[in-house]
Amino acid sequence: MEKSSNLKDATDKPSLRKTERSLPIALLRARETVMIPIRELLQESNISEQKWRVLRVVEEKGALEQTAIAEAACLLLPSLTRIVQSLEADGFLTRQPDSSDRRKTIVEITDIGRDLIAANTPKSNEIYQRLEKSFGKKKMNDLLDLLEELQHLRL
Amino acid sequence: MEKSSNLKDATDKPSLRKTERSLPIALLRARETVMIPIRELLQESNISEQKWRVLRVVEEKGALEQTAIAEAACLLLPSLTRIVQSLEADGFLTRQPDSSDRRKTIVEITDIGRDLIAANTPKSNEIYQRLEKSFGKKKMNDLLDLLEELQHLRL
DNA sequence: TATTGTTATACTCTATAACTATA
DNA sequence: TATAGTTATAGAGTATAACAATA
Repeated sequence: MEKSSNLKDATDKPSLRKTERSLPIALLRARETVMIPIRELLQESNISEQKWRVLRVVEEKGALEQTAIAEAACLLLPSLTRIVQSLEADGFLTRQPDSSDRRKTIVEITDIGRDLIAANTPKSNEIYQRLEKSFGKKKMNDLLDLLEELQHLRL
Repeated sequence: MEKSSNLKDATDKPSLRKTERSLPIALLRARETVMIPIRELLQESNISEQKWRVLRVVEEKGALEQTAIAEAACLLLPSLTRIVQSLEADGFLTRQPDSSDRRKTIVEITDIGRDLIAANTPKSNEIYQRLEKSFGKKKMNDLLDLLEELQHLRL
């Protein structure tokens, strides 16, 4: 018996959306597509996706406490603790206690960290341009606008 | 010294996009936002995100070989092997060798598996409607259209 | 008492390679 | 030789709880 899993069937049971119209699945699949060339790039620098995200967040936002980094990099605090310790050991960033609230650890990027980002920037921009070319500049911007709005929603 | 990390600076070094305009990061953050209520839902059924994706793919596409499931559920084959074995042990799906090519294992959902999906469908649809309401129906559909196209791009 | 971050833990997923069976 | 899937393994992330230091 053929049946569409996207519509109510004869017995009128409600059914789930097709996986292509499931937002979490669509976001994940789209991300997998985009990540393929980026994973190649990061492998050359021998740096994980997570470390790369942390480094970019810290570069972008300047001196930052760890809770804020975890939020921005989509990582849990225990995961972040390990990653930041590893990045500090490699000299990519520094940690120092906040002078006004000594529970906090303030993280900053170092010149070595900035160099790592700079070293990957040309190829990263190349990938971005290739993506813009095959997907379309307008669609790309529309998508980024929608994602930016969605990521700030609090449901 | 203040500087925008999104534009070339005075020394004309090329720089990276802001993380909000990085497609992989924006996709991930948006997904985290959307997953918050869904994680609650899945925890009640005591099923992992990955198992849920596999179950939905198998329900949607019918009898399917594992390589195709891995692709559709964004999982590596070794991860899928374990997940499918676990879902089979719990009675949610069956495995049988393909009669025309016995290297392949064909996976199908069982009634118990369908029941699990059905049990979660009302709350899942509720979450979806809440999301549509706060994000907007048109934006939601535009976003899904863009993601659908992006996930099928081959860079 | 609440918050920030660390440590401990058990579990899961990732990534790769080696292997089996089949084509 | 190539493909489909399994197994093994090391490493990393997830998720939770317990803990220390500070507020």
